[in-house]
This record gives sequence, C-alpha cells and structure tokens, in this order.
Amino acid sequence: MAYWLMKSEPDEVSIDDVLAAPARTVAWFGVRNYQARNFMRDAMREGDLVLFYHSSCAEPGIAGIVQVCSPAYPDATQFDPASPYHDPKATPEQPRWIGVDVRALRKTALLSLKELRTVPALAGMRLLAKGSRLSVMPVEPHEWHAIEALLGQP
DNA sequence: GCCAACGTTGGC
DNA sequence: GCCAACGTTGGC
Repeated sequence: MAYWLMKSEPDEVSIDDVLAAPARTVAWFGVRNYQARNFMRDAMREGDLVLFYHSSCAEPGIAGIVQVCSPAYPDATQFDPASPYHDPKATPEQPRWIGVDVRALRKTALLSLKELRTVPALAGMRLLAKGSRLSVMPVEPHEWHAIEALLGQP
C-alpha cells in the first residue's frame, strides 16, 4: 500500500464536500499534468491512503484523509466540449487523462502549510520543495507517519 | 531537438 | 493581484 497527497481547491471540492457525497465518494477529475497522471495510472492502487490537501485558499494545508477506492479510469470531462477540462485531442478510443474515485475516511484539524514547513521530519517532502506544484504526489512512509502523529487520533 | 514564448499553479 | 517556478507548445 502506498501513500499519496492530492491537492484540491476547497472552493471546488473540499473535504466537507467529499464527506457529504453519496458513499462519501467522489471522482477525482481534472488532472491535466502528465506526471500527476502517471502516478495515478502506474502506481496508485485501490486502498492507498491519501492526504487531502486544500490549495489556493486562505489557509492551505492538510484537511483530511481519503482512500483510493477505484482503479484508474478515463476522466469523462476530457470528452466534454462544455467542460473547462475538455481536451480536443482526447477521444474515448484514445483517452489521454484518467482519474480515480476517492472515499473520505475523516476530516482532520487543518495542518497548515506553515506548520508543515516547521517539522524537521518533513524537510524532504515533495510538497514543500521549491516550485513544487504537482497536484498528485507520493508521500514517503516516514512522512506519512510524522503527519499522522501531528494530526492526532480520529 | 532546441529554446523562446506562452500558460498555469499556487503561495503570498 | 502579483509573480516565481515550472510545464507545454510550436517554429525552426
């Protein structure tokens, strides 16, 4: 089992939105970066645990924990001309973008980006690297455990 | 295959 | 709204 971090703008989909969704499950769509896509396609598996990160908001940080609950499958928005995520070069026969379903496990007290930067064990975290802007990225087990300790018990 | 121009991300 | 960093595009 692997650990991940996925970014979402809470104005679009917040951890509360995932918790409120049917079966606490939403489709993760709109990833349009090859590196992020390849992580989902090649390395992500059902059951993997994911830090749910709120980005582009007043207080960015980790807001909850979700779990991958489907295999990767084509992201329907790429075929929809009305969608902002439309990709004219993608066809159902040759899809370019994929997503997964995630189920909310719990909401946490917000662990802010500012706090994350102060934790020595997290100094090497990809999220914290200069210029890092991947929306889907792996989390090392030791990083996961350090964060879990900071998040406290459910 | 290089690289300049452009677009996007995301913290501040 | 600004802007640094990075990714993508497309002419050559």
